[in-house]
Amino acid sequence: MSAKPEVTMAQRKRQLVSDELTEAALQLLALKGFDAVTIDEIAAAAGVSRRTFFRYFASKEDVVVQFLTGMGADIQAELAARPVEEPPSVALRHAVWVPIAACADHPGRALRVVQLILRTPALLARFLERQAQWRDDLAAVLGSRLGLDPDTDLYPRLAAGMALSAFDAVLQRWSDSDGAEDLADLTDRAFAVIAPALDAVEGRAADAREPR
Amino acid sequence: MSAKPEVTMAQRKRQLVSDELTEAALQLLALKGFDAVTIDEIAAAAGVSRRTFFRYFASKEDVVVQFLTGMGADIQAELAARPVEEPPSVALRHAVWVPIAACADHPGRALRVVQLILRTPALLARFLERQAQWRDDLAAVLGSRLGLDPDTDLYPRLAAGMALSAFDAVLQRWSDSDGAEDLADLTDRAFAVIAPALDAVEGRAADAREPR
DNA sequence: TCCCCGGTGGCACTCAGTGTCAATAAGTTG
DNA sequence: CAACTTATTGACACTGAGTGCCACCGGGGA
Repeated sequence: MSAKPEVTMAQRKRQLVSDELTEAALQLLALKGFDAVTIDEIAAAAGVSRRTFFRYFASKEDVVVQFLTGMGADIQAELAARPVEEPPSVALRHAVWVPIAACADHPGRALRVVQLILRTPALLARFLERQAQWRDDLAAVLGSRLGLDPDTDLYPRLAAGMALSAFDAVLQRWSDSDGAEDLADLTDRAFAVIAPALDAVEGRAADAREPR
Repeated sequence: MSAKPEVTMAQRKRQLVSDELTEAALQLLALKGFDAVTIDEIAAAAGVSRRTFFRYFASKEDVVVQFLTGMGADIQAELAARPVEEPPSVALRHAVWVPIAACADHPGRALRVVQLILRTPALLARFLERQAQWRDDLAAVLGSRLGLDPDTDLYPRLAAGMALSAFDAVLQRWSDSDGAEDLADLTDRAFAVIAPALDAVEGRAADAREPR
């Protein structure tokens, strides 16, 4: 009514079309499999033209990638928000828990999407590429938390990599068990395994830093 | 002359065409960038038809993927060949060292390929997808070495993931430094970071295994 | 009212990837 | 030597991905 939010009215139709497309795509992909769905089908199901699909997504894979992109920012934000006195293993566990908690909140829908991604080579590849970006971002945050330069010390990148390995292992087990295993329990157990390396501060300075 | 090797004469023409194609592709890709090279160009440079290219490789990406595929088997074989009494951190370091040593042997060529892969999103994605397969294979070998079931214990998969994170970090640093950093030194430092988790046998049984 | 502008659909084009078929070369058997 | 078999290849056709271009529509402001 009053004061225009300045990002108003017309923009939300755009968001609506995007949601429509994402919904239609995820529905069809999970149902028929990645290769069996054409972009014409997705566009038709969302009620737009094929050309319009490409104004929102760069490719069929991109629908899923965009669905995941927000996660990286969330993990990074959570890590940055954790108190600096928290040991890396605890801070990283909380950070990685953010997207996992999102899965735990919508088990049905999330499980279908996770299984689609993990079982479709093209999507798995894109998912892992995304994670490589997350790893770099997390390494930067970790570096500033600990006062280490990610371009000099190997620790930040490796710690981020270990945390994401744990993330992958959890999702893998959850997917393979069709959602039967408990996400919180899996996460705790996975981080228990990697924690000795994440928190081995005494060894870090001597072993991982450039000698001299 | 005598005894036909049974994998004879005609087969090596096939190998020759494959090599020709791989060579032409890597040359063009490194020179012009991934997207700027069409398959017609590659085929023409190798002196065959476009259709023939697809009889050897499933896609442009597949040229690089096949170039990498052997590595996974090599890592796995080396891990299986390490003495069982060797701690996981040492055995995994030797296993991961195999492909890194190959890079160290041909620094010029290897660096060009590594940089091409790490800097081309589509190739990075495929590379990481390959690694996911390596991770599963290494987890299986690790499991049998330690008498752990990879479908019950999280440790084998996580240990393999950590080792491959180290592998990635080493390649990344090597690539970013244009080959200036020493591969052996990087590898040792990376494994020094993750070793505390790989060798924390005492904590493993209590923390990572299914409770009870 | 007229104009400007973001979003859209339609069209045409390049390139990736696949199936099919006919021609060729090489190796085999009589 | 001739007929036959098998593998490899080039040529053609076709579907689908992805992109550039342009004309069209609807709303908001001068």
